[in-house]
Formats: sequence, structure tokens, C-alpha cells
Amino acid sequence: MSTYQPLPHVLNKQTMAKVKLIDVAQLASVSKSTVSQYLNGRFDYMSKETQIRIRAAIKELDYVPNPIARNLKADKTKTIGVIVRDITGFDTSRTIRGVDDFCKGCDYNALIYNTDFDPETEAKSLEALYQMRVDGIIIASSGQNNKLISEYIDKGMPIVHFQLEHDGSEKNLILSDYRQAAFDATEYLIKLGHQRICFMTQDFKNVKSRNERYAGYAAALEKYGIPNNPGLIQYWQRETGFEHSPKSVLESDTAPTAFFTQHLAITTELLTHLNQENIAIPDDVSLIGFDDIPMAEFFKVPVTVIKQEPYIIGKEAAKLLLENINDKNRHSQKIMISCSITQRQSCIAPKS
Amino acid sequence: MSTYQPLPHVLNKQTMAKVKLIDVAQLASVSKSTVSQYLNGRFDYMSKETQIRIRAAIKELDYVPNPIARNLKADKTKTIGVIVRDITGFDTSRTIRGVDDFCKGCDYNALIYNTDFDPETEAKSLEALYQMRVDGIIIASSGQNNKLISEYIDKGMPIVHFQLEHDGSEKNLILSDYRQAAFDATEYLIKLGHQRICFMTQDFKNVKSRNERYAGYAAALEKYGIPNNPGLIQYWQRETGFEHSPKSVLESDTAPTAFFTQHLAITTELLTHLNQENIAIPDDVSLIGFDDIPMAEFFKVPVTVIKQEPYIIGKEAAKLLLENINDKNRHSQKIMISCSITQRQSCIAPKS
DNA sequence: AATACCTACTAAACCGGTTTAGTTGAACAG
DNA sequence: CTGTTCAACTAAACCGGTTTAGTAGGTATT
Repeated sequence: MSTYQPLPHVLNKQTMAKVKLIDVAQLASVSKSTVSQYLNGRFDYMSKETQIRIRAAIKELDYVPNPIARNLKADKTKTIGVIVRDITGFDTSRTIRGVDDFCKGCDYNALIYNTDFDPETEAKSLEALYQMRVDGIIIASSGQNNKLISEYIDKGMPIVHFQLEHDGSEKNLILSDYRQAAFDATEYLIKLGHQRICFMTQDFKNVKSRNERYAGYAAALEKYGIPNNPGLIQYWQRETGFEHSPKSVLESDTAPTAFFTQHLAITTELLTHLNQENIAIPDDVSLIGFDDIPMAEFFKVPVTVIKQEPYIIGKEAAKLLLENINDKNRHSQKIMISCSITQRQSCIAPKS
Repeated sequence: MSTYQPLPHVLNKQTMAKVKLIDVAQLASVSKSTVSQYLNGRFDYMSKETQIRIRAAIKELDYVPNPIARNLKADKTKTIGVIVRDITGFDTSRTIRGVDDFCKGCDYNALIYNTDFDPETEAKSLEALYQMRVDGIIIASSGQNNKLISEYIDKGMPIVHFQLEHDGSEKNLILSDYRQAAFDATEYLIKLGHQRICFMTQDFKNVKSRNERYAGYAAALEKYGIPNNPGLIQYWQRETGFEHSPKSVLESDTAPTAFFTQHLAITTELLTHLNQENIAIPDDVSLIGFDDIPMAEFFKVPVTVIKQEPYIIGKEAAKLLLENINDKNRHSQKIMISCSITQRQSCIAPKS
């Protein structure tokens, strides 16, 4: 139906050079500039006929603008980087999905970098993204590269944190309300009648978001006048596991009647341990864990958890970052997302 | 230690223009070309002193080449697209990880597109990636866009399939050996004494990879002289669930003694159903499922499954795609990855 | 001494768009 | 009849690299 002479038909398009703007311009008998104006919707001083000719030429040639050329001039990549520990995680994959959905809606792309909990890989990812000139970065940082991150921020790279805070900065971060969540979980156990609640955690001295959880736990104990016994704080490390075995903890003088785990990895390892030792949940000990568990409804004992909102966190992080990218002067923000307790069957009143 | 005059110190680097190649050239007193040669490791005709001067200038200025400019000239993006149904899936996230790990190792980036099982979104993702001029695409296609995909292939876009085959093409795809896996699972049940094995599947008429599963199931039955009763083929759809409820199937004349589910989603829905109806696994009926299950060890009854190798599939898909990108004339391949049965506790000999 | 052949560079075109600073011709005002 | 204004464009510079073709100067060959 085109009024233009069709191109000689080429069977194998692979050998055909990509159509470019100049081809469109020639076919429409206008200059490159005019076609560019057209593409960018600046019709202020363009006649209807010219518009029609250009539209037809674009269609005829099946022209698609080259975003690389466009980005070179604009000095933007329309791409952000996302640095996470492992995209494979239950919550993490959902956070990524949130980031990605938001980005796609804004014509941005997200590049994922996995660090596998290695600060060095984290540093390399940061550098790679910087060199790649992404427009911004969302990071769940290890807390070991704070100085480095500050340097990139100083260089003008917009950076948004999630999950773990960047020490010394209350800015541009989005996280769950860990303190409130830990308070709620602890209170929930207390109201069930628990007095000796074991707080199972990674070292939280230099990591705010872990510290916050502890603060919530401690606050709940205090509110109900329950002594905060340091023996009930049990430590776990990714590499070495539990400092004291859960079994030995349960056999100690101050045996807890409930476990409160601060991370899915801890919950998982605890569960394995308890399984092996034939310690029954919730009959022998109650359990509430941070982070939701996939397919928990099919568990021998479905575990009650504090559910974070990873998808929402991802969306909000992306939103915050894009705001930062597009308005450099805006004030930075700290956004808190509420958690909620998903009651399942791992918490009951203590026996004794 | 630099022998060059340091630049005047600027406190706020955000306001500093990015250093570019010409700046390095000027500082090192050479031409742009020479710096470019240096950056690309072509030292054939370059004096040692010049190299040293350029290296120093780069360091001095903290210069990082702009990949956009580089890509514009090279007409490459060093980026591939990955189209999946949902990155959040247990296996899918691992496949993505495999793709990404391989890509990162080859200096490529992967852009993820989620279709949420919608063919239209799939078509849009394809178009977006094409317009973006990614160097290639890995897709777990719905099977509904085969013609469209062929068009992109004709346009010269390297495309690799995984999980679901592109009908009419045995080329550039990588998938699990579904037939063998289904055969093995069926044989496993037969050897336990099962004769009436219910094959729970999505419609497999036009989807090869589902058909293959059925072929494996049928082949095992035939090998052991067990009649292939069409009543034991039960259909499930993502939108509407089971055609006949598992309970009714178990109450029919030809009640199966084992279920064999062809997809994690079917396994999950079956499990929910069985839970509600208080039908016990494996006492009332055995169950083996396609696709591994996260945290299965904590299940009331840990489910025996056929485990695919999503991470390996991702790696192989990326490898195949990059080979295609870098050698257009190479012959295409179909790669099969073996599955294995992960025995847990959902299969026992039938009671009767 | 003239020619060939290196080495060690450089100028300029190029990639495919965007943008700025014009240019042209017609309508209208004075 | 000249000057101004405005619609409707266009030429050329620009983004930041890569690449091609070429050049200058020195040494080896005949």
C-alpha cells in the first residue's frame, strides 16, 4: 500500500546492512535532522506532509533507531546495575524482579551482579559497573566496601542501598523495618508465654541492619520486664555455622523455649540440625525466623516467619534510584518497609 | 610518584567532566590513535617510552574508556537478552545464574526479560531486545511465537532456545533429556511394583519437550508390558488447574498407585490438593515429580524428584549463544543435558 | 646514490545518531 | 518596496572512541 518504490527484495536479510537514519532521510527526501526531530517528537515546525513521508519511509525500511548512537550523544546508558549476593535466593530473586519491573516501566534496563558474599567480587562489580557507565547502582552491600562506595558516590554515581545499610550514611537506602519486626516477633513469643528466647544471629557489631534486629529483640524483652541474658544470644557464621550447637544450647542451664533466627540461612541450618538431633518443633522448642520460606506449607512443621517484602523493596529501590538519576539535586531518603508475621505452626506456648 | 604535574585538585568530582581519550593523548603528547592502539594492546610498532607515557597518563587522569563509544563503532553491544517466564522460579533463577556467570566470564552482559507466561509479553520482549541491538537472545519460549522468532533469526539475530523447543527447528537448543528422564522415573516406579501410574501433564500436543516426557513414560510402560491406559493421563492447566481432581482420579476404577507430575507447578498444586483431602504420601499414593523442590528435606514427606540441571543448562545456553555470535557460519547444535532422580521419601511399593 | 623497507607514529574518516546555529521563502507590517 | 517575522527546514559540529591510509625518518639492499 506504500506509495514508495519498494526496495529490491532481498531473501537473506542477514546480508543486508542495517537501515539507518540517513536511509530514512533519503527516502523521505529530508535531512537527517528532520528525521531526528520526528523521532523525538518535536513536530513544532514540521509540516504534516513531511511527517507522513517520514513515517512512511520508516515503515517501508523497517527502521529502528540505534540506541547506542543515541546514548553516546546523551552520555547515558539507560541502564542501572544491581549488586546482590546471589540472585538465586528466594527473597533476592523477588527483589530483583521488583527492580526489573520498575526499570522496564521506565525504559531502563537492569544488569545483575552476584557477589556470592565475597567483598572482593563486590568491589570488582562496582568497578565494572562504573566503567560501563551505568546510570546508577542498587546494592545490598557487604559492609566491607563502605569507603569504596563513598568514592563512587563522590565521583557522581547515584547509589541506593538496600538490605544492609552503608554505615555512616542514612541516605538513599531502603530497608525493612528490622527493629519493629524483631520487636513484633519477640513480643509474639512473649505473649505465647516464652521467657527464654534465643536470638540466633550473625555478628552484628558493625552491621546496622543486624543491630536493629537486636535492638528490637532487646526492646521487647525490656518492655515485658524480661532479663536480657547474653547466654541467649547465639552466633552463627556463614562459613563455620553455629558457635554452639543448638542441641547444646537446649541442654544448657538457661535452655531457651524458643529460637528466633535472624536470617533464612540460619533458619535452614537450624532446621537441619534439629532434624538430625530429633528435636521436635514446636513441642521441644518454638521457632520463628526472619525471611519467608518457599513452600513452607508442605513442611513437616510449617515455620512461622517474619515476612519481608522483597518485591516491594526492589520496586522502591529502583524508584528511589531513578529519582536520584533524573534529579541530582534532590534530597536523599531513607525508606522503611514494614514486615509482617506469617503465622504457621512452629510456635506454641512453652511446655514447662 | 608520577612524573606528571598533578591536575588541580577538585573537591567535588561530580562537577568534573569525564576524562576522555583525547585528554590522555594530550597529556602523553601522542595522538588519539596511538592511545587507542595502546588500549587495544597493539604494541607492534610502539616504543617502550610511548607506552610508559600513555600508561602514566591513564593512571594520572584515572581514565576509563567509554564502552558506548567503542560499541558504536564495533556495532556490538556485548549484551545478550534472556527471555524467561519468571526469574523468581527455583530452577529459572539458577539457569539465569548459569547464563550470567558464563557471560561475565566472556565480558558479556545479560539482560533479563520476564514474560509471566504471556506470549504477547514474550513478543514485546523479543522486539525490545531486537531494537536494543543485543548481540543474541536466549529464550525459553512459549511456543506461541515461533513464526516471529523465525523472523528475527532471518534478520540475523542469533537465538538459542532452552527448556522448550522451537518447533520445526532442531537447531541451537539446549534442553534436558526429557524422554530419558521420564523413562527413568517411570521405570523407577515400575520396579517398585507400580502398574497404574498417573501421568499428570500440561497439554503436550504441540509442545515437543512435553511430548518427549510422554514418550519416555510410554516407552517405559511398553518395555515392561504394562498397558498404556489413556485414563491415567491427567491434564492440568496453569489457569484452570486439574481437569479432574486428584481425589476423583484416585477414586476411579483404574485408581493409580503413583502420580508422576511433569512440572513443579503441577507437583505443588497436587501437594496442596492432597494435603486438603488428607490423602497421605506415600501411604495412599506414591509421587515423583519433574523439577527439584527447594528445601524438600524439611517436607512432611520429602518428595522424590527428577532433578534437572538448571545451572548447567544456563551455562551451556550462554556458551552456545556466544559461539553463534562470534562465528556466524558455525553449524547449529542441539545439546541434551541428563537429569537424575533424587530419591527422597515419596515413593514406596504400592500397598495392594 | 637510488630504492626498498622498516619503525613509530598521526590525520582524518567513520560509527549512527542529536543538537545548534543557521538558511530559505512566504506572509505580513509599515 | 523594504524590513521583519515565522514556518519549515538543513548543514555541520558533536558524542568518544576505532580504523584506515598515510607520513616521516632511519636503516638495509643493490
